[in-house]
Amino acid sequence: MTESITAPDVAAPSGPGGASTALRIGVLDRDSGFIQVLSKRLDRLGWEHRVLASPVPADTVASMRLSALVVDLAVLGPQAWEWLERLCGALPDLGIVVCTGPSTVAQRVRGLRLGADDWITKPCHPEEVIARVQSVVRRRRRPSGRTESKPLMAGEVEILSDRFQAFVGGSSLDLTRREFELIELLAAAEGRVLEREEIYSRLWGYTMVRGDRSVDVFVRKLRQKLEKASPRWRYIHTHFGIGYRFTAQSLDVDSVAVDVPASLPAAWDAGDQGKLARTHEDRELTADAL
Amino acid sequence: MTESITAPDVAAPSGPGGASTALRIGVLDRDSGFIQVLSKRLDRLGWEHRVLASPVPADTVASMRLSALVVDLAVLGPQAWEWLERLCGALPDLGIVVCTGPSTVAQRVRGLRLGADDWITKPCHPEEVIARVQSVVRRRRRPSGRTESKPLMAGEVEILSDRFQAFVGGSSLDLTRREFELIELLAAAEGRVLEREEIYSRLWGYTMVRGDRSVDVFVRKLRQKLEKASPRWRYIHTHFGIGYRFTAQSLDVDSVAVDVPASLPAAWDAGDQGKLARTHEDRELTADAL
DNA sequence: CCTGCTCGTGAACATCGTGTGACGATTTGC
DNA sequence: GCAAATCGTCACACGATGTTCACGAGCAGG
Repeated sequence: MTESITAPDVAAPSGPGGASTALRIGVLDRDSGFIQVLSKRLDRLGWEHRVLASPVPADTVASMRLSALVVDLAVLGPQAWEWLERLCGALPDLGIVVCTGPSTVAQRVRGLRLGADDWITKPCHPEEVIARVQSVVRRRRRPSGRTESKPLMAGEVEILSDRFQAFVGGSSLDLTRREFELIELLAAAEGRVLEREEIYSRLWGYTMVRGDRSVDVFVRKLRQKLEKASPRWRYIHTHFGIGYRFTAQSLDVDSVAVDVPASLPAAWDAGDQGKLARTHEDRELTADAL
Repeated sequence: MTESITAPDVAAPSGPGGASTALRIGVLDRDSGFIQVLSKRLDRLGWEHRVLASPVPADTVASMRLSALVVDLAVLGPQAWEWLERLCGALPDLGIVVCTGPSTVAQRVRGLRLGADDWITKPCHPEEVIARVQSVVRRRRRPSGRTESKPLMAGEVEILSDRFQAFVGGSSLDLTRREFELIELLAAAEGRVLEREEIYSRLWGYTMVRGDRSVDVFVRKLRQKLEKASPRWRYIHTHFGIGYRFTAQSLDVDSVAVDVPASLPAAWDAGDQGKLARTHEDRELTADAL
């Protein structure tokens, strides 16, 4: 089983806009030409993808967390149908696109009945493969059921995208829509500094005109509510001339900052906000944090 | 446009249960041979179907409550793309299978990108058409396939899907169809906030046009009936600028809230609201609905 | 210490979203 | 075909929300 990972970590923030087009695709095939061309297209799109050269158990496929799998039945040999059926049964949420050589109507019907979502006949244009994969995935993601609820945590604050709310000690901060979008955006950045322009364009959808203070105003509102609910912590840090950064920081002298991304020196968050000694040092750090 | 009705309204699009293999299919085509053969197959399967000979507006298609539509783009003439795009936009839940004559890769890609779920090239075998329609519809269906007959409970309310009714203390709330679908949808979300757009698209089947107040109106009707039957509880909470959330919340100060997701401390729904002495009593509702 | 900028803050203002009742259209039941 | 129920739309009222403004404090760079 060959494996090649191609993952730009595009960090499609599940933020306000939400629907990212970033997908993770598996390709089970041995046709090197096809694989190469397709991979190139996938790369260009920024989709993560993995190439497999031999059938793998459903468990393994499951562990890859794919959105869809493109498979050439020829690779599977005589057990192709059985394998397909088992896979479709085990992973009903996985999009399966069969892309294989010439076939009869009966074969195609059988494949589709067993659970395949589409069937493309080689030779085919990679663009069509992509379009069909997109179509399959588009149809797949409907379940309001699982709006992947992964609560975001920072200090005492818990952000539940589910509920469009942030909580401290179990009580809601009672954020408005924009306030929530802002805190979600900031928190998802995990300690990185976000420039005003970026925040604005992500929240409002268009570019900020110079002199617009909307971001600042919402930061203030957020800070107010955060401070009222969680007085011993500071969350939103200003980077002069640049933007804002979200990091939970305890104000208790003896405690240590939390939620500091591993890639950053701990001192960074700990030192900082004395706010008096915040001249150059902060500036530098900010700069290379970007 | 021809119309042939075959059965009463089965399977509400949103109806959780009811997913049998009985489908309702539309065929938009003029190729009499193709239509005849396909119809025969559909009849044999016991699928309802309607044949259209000319493009119809999205509203009309919506009113047919189809599961999927098989369409020959040739019938649509030069406005095919535009029509397709509009239809896919308006009816995201409708499966759309293009079945048309020879085409270029670019055309197929375009059609799929615009929202078509599959693309079959004529001439083709009717069995393959059927299989692909099935595949499309299968995807559309609720994945976790919550098999019914599990009464939903919240506060004093009990929702019985198989009876299409909600009960409080043994007596029915006497909900209309839409009212029931709404309370069922909200309750099934288990405390998550549902946006208006989503509610609308799940209940009505097509995308909400801006300014439509239907959801609000039905929420009000539901609230009225709920309040009359269960005055000491509040169920539907408004999220300003977002949508609604269903959580049973007791208005008795001393009692404890129920239906609070395990991840949250019980304090949340119980306590909360005292704190910020809000001006109006019922303002509190909207706001703290959080 | 002075100058030009950026940012925090509070308030005024404009806009948008929602609750509500009523009305006509449509469907359902008899 | 008639009556009742149900559904979708509308207009109005009112408060929540978003935006803008003005002023003062904080920061950077001489």
